[in-house]
Amino acid sequence: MIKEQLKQLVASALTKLKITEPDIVVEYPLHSEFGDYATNIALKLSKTLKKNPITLAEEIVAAIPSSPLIAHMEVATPGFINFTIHTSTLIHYLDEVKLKNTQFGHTDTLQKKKVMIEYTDPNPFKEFHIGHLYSNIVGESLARLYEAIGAHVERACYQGDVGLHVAKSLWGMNHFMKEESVDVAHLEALPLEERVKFMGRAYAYGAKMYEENDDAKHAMHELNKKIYEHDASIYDLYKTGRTWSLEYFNTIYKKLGTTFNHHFFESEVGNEGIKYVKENLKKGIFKESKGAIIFEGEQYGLHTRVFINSLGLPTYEAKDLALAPTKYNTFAYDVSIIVTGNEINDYFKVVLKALELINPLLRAKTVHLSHGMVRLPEGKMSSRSGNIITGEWLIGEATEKARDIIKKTTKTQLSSNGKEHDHEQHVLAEKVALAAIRYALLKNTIGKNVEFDFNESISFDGNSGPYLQYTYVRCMSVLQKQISPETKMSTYAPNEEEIALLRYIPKFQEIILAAALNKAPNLISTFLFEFAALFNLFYQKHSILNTSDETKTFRLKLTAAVAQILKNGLYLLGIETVEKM
RNA sequence: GCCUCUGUAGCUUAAUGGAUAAAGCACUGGUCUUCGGAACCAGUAAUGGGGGUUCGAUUCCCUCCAGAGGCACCA
Repeated sequence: MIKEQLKQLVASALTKLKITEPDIVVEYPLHSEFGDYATNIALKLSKTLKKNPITLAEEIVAAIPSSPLIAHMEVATPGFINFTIHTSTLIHYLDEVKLKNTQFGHTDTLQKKKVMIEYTDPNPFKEFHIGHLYSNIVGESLARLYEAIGAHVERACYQGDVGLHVAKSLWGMNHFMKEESVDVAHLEALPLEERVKFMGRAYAYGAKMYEENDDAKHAMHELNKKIYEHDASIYDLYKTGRTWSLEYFNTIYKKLGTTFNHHFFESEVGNEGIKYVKENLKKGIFKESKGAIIFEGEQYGLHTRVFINSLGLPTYEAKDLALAPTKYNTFAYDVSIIVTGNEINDYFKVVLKALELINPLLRAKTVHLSHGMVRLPEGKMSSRSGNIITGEWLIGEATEKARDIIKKTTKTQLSSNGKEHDHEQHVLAEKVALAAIRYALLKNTIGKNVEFDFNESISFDGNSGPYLQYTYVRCMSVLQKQISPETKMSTYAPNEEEIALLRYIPKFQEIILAAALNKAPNLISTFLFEFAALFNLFYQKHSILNTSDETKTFRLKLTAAVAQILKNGLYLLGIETVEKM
């Protein structure tokens, strides 16, 4: 990596000057007239060394060993050292990218380290809402980023198939079945989608009655206990509803292109959770209070939470606690990342504190990464009030919008016609729609809340997923007319727009590394957008095919490199490229 | 009430303590005898208020204001 090589050059210069500084930062300057890379090392050191930063920078520049990498070095006020990379070095990278090199940009930085990523985590008996979609998109991108830097990643999904929400839903199902005189067989005959809607409605009603009616609330507590105990009076309905939900979720995962290595269920870790908590009750980590077993977080600046309730049932806390060793036993991870919404940040701090006291080693391997909540303009999204956006609704709306645009685009020619054509168009529209949705969520910093408005948020032009797909299509369209030659470039003097593109190529690898280590997919989005914009500018100003042979060779190679980097980069965001759109 | 997070152009957002705060949308004006116009170029416009630390603060600290989330027997 150029960045690393520059760091080493600076390091050797410092050694020569007898300066020790372990932390050398090489960054990308804000403006291209400041060169390709820059370091603030002289500014940092000037205070401790009591030297004028400019003088110091000049000394460092003089001490940097000569390298074929660097074309030009410059000291700029207030004391930056700017590096300009040799164009021949940049051109050399063109031969590395090549079309179909899906590995370009990857490194083995993590050397097969085992990383488990838990994400999506929808709850059976409830809807798959936009928050789950967000979690899925973030988690999948993270998984791909870690794979790109050499980790062995396993994907996990943790689903809440027991707990009070299930009792609420089952109570509601019983209520509606009675009221509407339908039985399970009746429901079974309905399409999956209808059955899931029925459960969603049941949950909303159960949750409402739980708040409003004490008898109903009591009945749900009883039902909850029965579910845990596999009581015959409810178990069949429970099993059936659970199966419907899981089937439904599978159709969504398929659409989203996520394949989980592990499915964990709350029902599987409940008993383990109780055991775990009770063992540690004796050690004084937990405390009995009002018939429940609690963890007092106040002594650590947190708050108290119930791990086993007064009915003797494990809460989410106990189950989450037991989940860590359960995961570890199936996959002995080095790092365990859990992706959730940020509304449970404080909750998670408590659980992780308890885990730290019980199993500090596992705690040290665990990272909680929270994404922001998706907020609707009208206010909070809540499955209790029914004021929610489901993942499917969003994908459906976006697909319709994409299809409208495709229909207007005269250039789009699909290979088939008739019914097959409709299908092909739908598949294409869905890919574009998913690109728009994914990009909209991943272009921002993870962790901040997202204000969601369909027309504003799901964009198809400008800084958007479809814009990147479109740029790829443009490249491929050119390359379809004439393939990129294998000949190596030796002497070619690139123009301004070409240099701008060239300098982004070695950056790609560096950005992937930074994005993975910082768990920041938005670095990839920003990089790809800037890169694609540079290509479109180049494309606008210069002809690729109508030029001299040498120039054409270079430009075809450049176009192939751009296409491949866009493809590889979009993959990291979970976005598929298309050949036509 | 207590704890946590967030306040950047009209809107949605970028910016490992660094240089002239970067984009998209919207608006205004422009490009093109299209290698695919979901394109390209230009213009207007911003760090919530007040202190502090620092050579340097959108970034760190304090305070005020505004919004969001959370505060035992939900997940």
